[in-house]
Amino acid sequence: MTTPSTYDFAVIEPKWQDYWKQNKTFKAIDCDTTREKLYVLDMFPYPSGAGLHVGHPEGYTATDIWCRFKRMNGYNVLHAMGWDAFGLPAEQYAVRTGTHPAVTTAKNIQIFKRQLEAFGFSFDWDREINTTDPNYYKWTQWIFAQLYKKGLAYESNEPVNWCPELGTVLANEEVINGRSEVGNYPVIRKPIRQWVLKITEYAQELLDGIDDLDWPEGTKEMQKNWIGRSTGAEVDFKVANTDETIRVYTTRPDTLFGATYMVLAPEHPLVAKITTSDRADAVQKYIEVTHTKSDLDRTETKDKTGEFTGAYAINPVNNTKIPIWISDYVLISYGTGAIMAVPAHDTRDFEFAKKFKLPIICIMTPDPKACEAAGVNIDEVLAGNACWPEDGILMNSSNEEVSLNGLHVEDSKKAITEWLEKKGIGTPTVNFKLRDWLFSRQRYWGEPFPLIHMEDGTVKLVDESELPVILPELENYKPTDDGEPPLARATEWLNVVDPETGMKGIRETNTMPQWAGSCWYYLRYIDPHNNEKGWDSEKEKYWMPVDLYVGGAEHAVLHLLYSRFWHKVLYDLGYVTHPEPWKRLIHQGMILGLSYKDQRGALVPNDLVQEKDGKYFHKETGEELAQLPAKMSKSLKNVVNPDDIIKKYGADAFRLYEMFMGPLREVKPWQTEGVEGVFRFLNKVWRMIVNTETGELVAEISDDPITKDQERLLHQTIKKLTEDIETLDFNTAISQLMIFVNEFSKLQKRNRKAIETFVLLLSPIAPHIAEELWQRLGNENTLAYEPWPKFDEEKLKLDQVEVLVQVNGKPKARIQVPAEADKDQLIEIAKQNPSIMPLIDGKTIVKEIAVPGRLVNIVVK
RNA sequence: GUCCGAGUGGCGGAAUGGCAGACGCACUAGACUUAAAAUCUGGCGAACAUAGUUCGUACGGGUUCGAAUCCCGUCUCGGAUACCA
Repeated sequence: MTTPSTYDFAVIEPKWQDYWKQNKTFKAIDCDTTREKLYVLDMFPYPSGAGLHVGHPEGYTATDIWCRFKRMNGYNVLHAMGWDAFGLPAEQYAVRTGTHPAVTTAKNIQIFKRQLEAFGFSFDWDREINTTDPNYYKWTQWIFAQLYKKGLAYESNEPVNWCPELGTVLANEEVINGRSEVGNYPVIRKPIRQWVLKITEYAQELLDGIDDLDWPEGTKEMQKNWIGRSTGAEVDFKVANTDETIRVYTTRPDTLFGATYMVLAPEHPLVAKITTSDRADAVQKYIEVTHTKSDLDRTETKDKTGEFTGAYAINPVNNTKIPIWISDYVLISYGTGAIMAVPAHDTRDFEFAKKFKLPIICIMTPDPKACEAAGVNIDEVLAGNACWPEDGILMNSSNEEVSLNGLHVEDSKKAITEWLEKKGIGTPTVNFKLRDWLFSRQRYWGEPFPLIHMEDGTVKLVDESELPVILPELENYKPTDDGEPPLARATEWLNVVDPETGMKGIRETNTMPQWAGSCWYYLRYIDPHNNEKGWDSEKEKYWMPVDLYVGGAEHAVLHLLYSRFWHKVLYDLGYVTHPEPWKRLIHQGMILGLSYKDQRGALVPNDLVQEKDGKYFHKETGEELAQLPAKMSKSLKNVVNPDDIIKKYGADAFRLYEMFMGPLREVKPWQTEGVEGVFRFLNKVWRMIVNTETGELVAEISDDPITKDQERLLHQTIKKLTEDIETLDFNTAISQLMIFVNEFSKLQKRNRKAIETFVLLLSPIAPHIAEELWQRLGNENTLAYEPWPKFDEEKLKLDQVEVLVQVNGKPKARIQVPAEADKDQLIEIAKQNPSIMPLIDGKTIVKEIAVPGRLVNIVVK
């Protein structure tokens, strides 16, 4: 191999990637008790055919820098990569072309791996995992078996979006206005047998666990809202002239006296029973219309619809007869599927009552101030012409046994709930928005369930010794004509005979959703080649929990919640030692592309834009366009391919740029010119150390002692890098490296020790160039485990510091003072300053403020 | 609609109660060069009466000696969510 004299990343980068691979430099050592462990996790990618985009390496670079930094600080770091490789695109490709999804997947993984390796990430590649590998999904099936045995999996007929023309089930986002997005065919709601996981059984635990997590507050809030715990009461209402009782759920039992009607979900089981004959036709028609709508349609149209059933309920607090309606704004899946409507104090009920001219009775005097702040007229509320859903003082709310009058909402809730309980017609109740998890898909490319439907109607779990249940080969990946999943075509695989009893059975033909494999992958990295267990418990104890998890905010709820659920189950079963899998979580911000819009605000694809004198014009219409950041997309032609950038500037420049462009957590627009800037910086670093004519070290490298100013800059740089890398503030860390290079490049004598220290500081961020320079500086081993430089506070101190002097808050002078000068001394020096004296002379000094090392402010009158 | 986040030069951003604009990009002047590139040095928020002064961190108010930063209200953009009684 030639040793280049100029900064030739195309030679240097493969050289060191090869070195790390050959020497297994980044091998994580299991159960090494001599060092502190650190488990750093990235969200593993779905290996799509499009290859890596610039968003992937953002989070991966951040964790890589952190890992390299922590290794130099003595940690035993576990950092690995794998493939979340089950999923729809490979299957759809298979349906179109007949190519087996495993073939497509293997090809895509190869591309992804080559791309990731080109970044020089310090993964322990010996721990690579793949969710579609039978040795991996064996344990996904095993975990399902544990859930099943614990009674957390059940079969249910769940309504799904069924498209008869396409013969398939569609996801909610694939259905638009009741028709399929592809082909515009009608879609109906059809109950299909599904496997469902009882995540609701863990709702409270999942909620309780959130508070102690070091996660972004917004994400924690989103999980809390998703779980959606509410407290209230269930109340029984008798149906007039029948023996039927309808139970409603309300969070506002205090408003019982204001209930003027009742609403049932159209699917409520009592609807048919209580509907009067004269209303039957209308009610039946309404139910049919509701059924053709998807959940999305039902919630999108805010305009309230409904029908009167003809029946009446008796309000138990005052024996008033109130009409019973049905409407799709009441959901069968939440609470009891029935509500009492209090239009005066609930906005949805108010809208409904207005539309159908139902009575509105105000039973609460709002706080006038709160009312005004909300822009609501208090008299309108009292007259029943406006809705007030907030706090207030109750009125018109009493019967012979209980009175809420004069009480606030909270106290009223307590009082009325106690009364309801005593009468045996109500109970305090907790409800969750969280629904059980629909866990099966009618697809081919997913984990088969380890389940057999036996002849006698029972379901048998496949014995652990027979796992994995391997996905069978198929010719045709489409669902069958009668709507069975593709696996129903695998006739040989399908039929089994129980070896013990001789009973026949049919395997489950649904497969697991893509979430399954990603629910526990962080446990497999710990022990990826174990054939006896999913993971060894000693290793689990050593490595878990994950210390830092970095990934996109789009997974804030689903993946992160599902995975926490599985982990809690495994914890309860004693397979893991911590109740939560990830201690600290960070979301990297999205990287946007540059795009252009015309005067009407329509986006114009980048290939139709031309630049002229710093302005942008439409190639065809000539209209001037405005530049703006927009999501990268094929249609806008603004996708940046990392391969192109690495080819032109190298991986170190790419890494440096993505970390320098702004704070990790923020959304940032990609600007290729910015890469040029950091590339220039790397060249400058190279020239600071290597003579580009000879390839030898530059003559300026010196063993002479360092000056005090240089030493201060060095220690400032160590301090800044140490602190900023710890907190993942890479953009400011890099700017400090630039300041160092700008100064040291000017020096005729560049102290060898200082230069070596700089190379170590640069190494986590730009590891290839750093290794190369480290070697050229005469070191034999990789710098990956060199001790991280330490800074000395004493060496950061200045003898003299500049302090700003303000008069009445306006900057007036800058003075040099001894660094240790205290407040009184500062004020004294400031007052004697020639440009300050005339400003305060003859005036009354009202106040004197001094902040040592920063400023003095003299307030005069 | 609700919840969360963000608004600072031509651009990415820095400063989270103490000199607004570090560092970088773009632009610009100069040096080197036959020339260009690269490199080096300088300039680069706005206005004006230009060795200076005033204004300036989305907008309006407030707290403070002092606010980009804290508080109240408004607007705009981005993300999430969707009638959960």
